[in-house]
This record gives sequence, structure tokens and C-alpha cells, in this order.
Amino acid sequence: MPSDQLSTVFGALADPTRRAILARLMEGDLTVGELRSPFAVSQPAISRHLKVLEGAGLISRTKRATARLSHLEAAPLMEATAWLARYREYWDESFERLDELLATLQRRPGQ
Amino acid sequence: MPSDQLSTVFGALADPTRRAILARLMEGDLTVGELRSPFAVSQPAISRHLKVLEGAGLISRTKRATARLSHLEAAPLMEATAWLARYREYWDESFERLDELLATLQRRPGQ
DNA sequence: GGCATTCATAACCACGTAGTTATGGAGTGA
DNA sequence: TCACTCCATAACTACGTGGTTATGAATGCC
Repeated sequence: MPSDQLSTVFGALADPTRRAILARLMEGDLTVGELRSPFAVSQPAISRHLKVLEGAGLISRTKRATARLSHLEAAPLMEATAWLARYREYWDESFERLDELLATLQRRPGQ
Repeated sequence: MPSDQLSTVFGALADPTRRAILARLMEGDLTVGELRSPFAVSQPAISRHLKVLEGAGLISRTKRATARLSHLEAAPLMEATAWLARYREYWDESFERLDELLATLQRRPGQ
């Protein structure tokens, strides 16, 4: 049962609807109804997705009249990226070797 | 039910045991038994974690004698990182562009 | 051949998740 | 005040997930 920060963030990102919600929030804050419109799901389903995103720290919410505005909070995505960055050198091993080669040549330009 | 590539990868990363498995595979290929040793879980539990990781394309497996070696395949992590990179400019809110702020204000004209 | 080791799979359980419909509360506006 | 809009929550269903134990297949070794 994953309850740490990274697990919660990755778990929140493991749903395409929630990723689409985050993408739309890049354009600006949106209400629940506005977030719902492009999806073929009920309003309570969106409300629960927003709760998951809020629990992961990926959005913050403010009350404005009868509306509830969702605001993108991308800081947890930075932590997720930081975790993934440890594997950068394994993405393409030939790239890794190339980097090492270039570093070596730079250190010892004569050889 | 998320079945696209990104959802599968993020879902696989949403478990601390699976993230720890990937971390250990950075040192080199390991058998199921070797992967199990640091965790307080049964061998079938590890086998299923490996199946999830394989389904996400994060490891490949080869048979050697009676052992099954797991090998890190970090390419899907690159795709995950590429998705996250779209939010880099939102990590620091001071980078919010003016038109986005205006769009938000326009959407809530009344106070 | 017989045995031990390594691992996968099946069956089961507890719990989480994603969806639904129904309902009600809070704020707006006539 | 009354109606309406926006949204949260509860109750329910279906299915996924992570764990267990039990079992058996495959391989190496004697």
C-alpha cells in the first residue's frame, strides 16, 4: 500500500483523465464544470479525480462564489522528474558511452 | 481502466517496491531470488512485481539455467520524463505568463 | 534416475479505485 | 424568500491490486 509522496504522485499520473486535467490546467484555473466538459464522465467522477490530484499536491483549490477553481501545482512533478533523472544514463547506453568518450577526450586531448 | 503506455509506466512506478527493484537493477542484472532478498515479501509477490515492470517495458527477462535474469530497460522512463518536461515552466510560479493570468481573471469576472 | 533449486502460476483474501445515481448544501440572483 | 446553479458526498457496483500459501514445471547436480 504505497503512501509515500512519490507513489502518490505517480499513482495520480497513472490515469489518462487526470493527466488530461493537468494539461488543461496549464492554460489557467478552471472550475469543476469546465474541467468536466471534454470528458464523458459524470461530475462526481471529476470531483474524485480532483481529490486525488489535490492529495498528490498537484493542484490547489479555492472557493470563488459557487465555483471551485482548480490551480495547477507542478512542484511534485519536479520531484518525480528528479527521481527519473537517475536513470538518464540508462536511456541509451550508446549515448552514455559517447558521453564518456567525449569526457575522456576532453580530459586528455592529446590521446 | 488506463491501458495506454504512459499510464502503465506511471502505474508501475507508483509502488515503492517496484521503484526499489529498478534502482537495484541499475547495478546489473539480478535473479528473482537476489531481487527478493532485501524485501520482506514472498517470492510470488516479487514475481508479480516483475511481471508488472515487464508489462510496462521497464525490464526485460532472460532465462539462464534455472534462473531468470531481469535487465533494466529505461527507455519508457525517457517517455515519462518527456511528458513531465511539459510542466517544467510551471515548477516556479513566477514563470506564469501574463496571458494565462489574464485568462484566469477573465473567467471569473465577479469578485 | 533421483533430488534440490529456482521460479511461475493458481486460488484466495482484503482493500483500493473508477465509475454510476441520488441527494443535499452553499452561494447567486430575481 | 425562492429558485437555480455548482459542487461534494454517500451508497453502490465492478474490477484491479498486492499480499499470502500451495503447487508444479524446468533445470542442474549427484
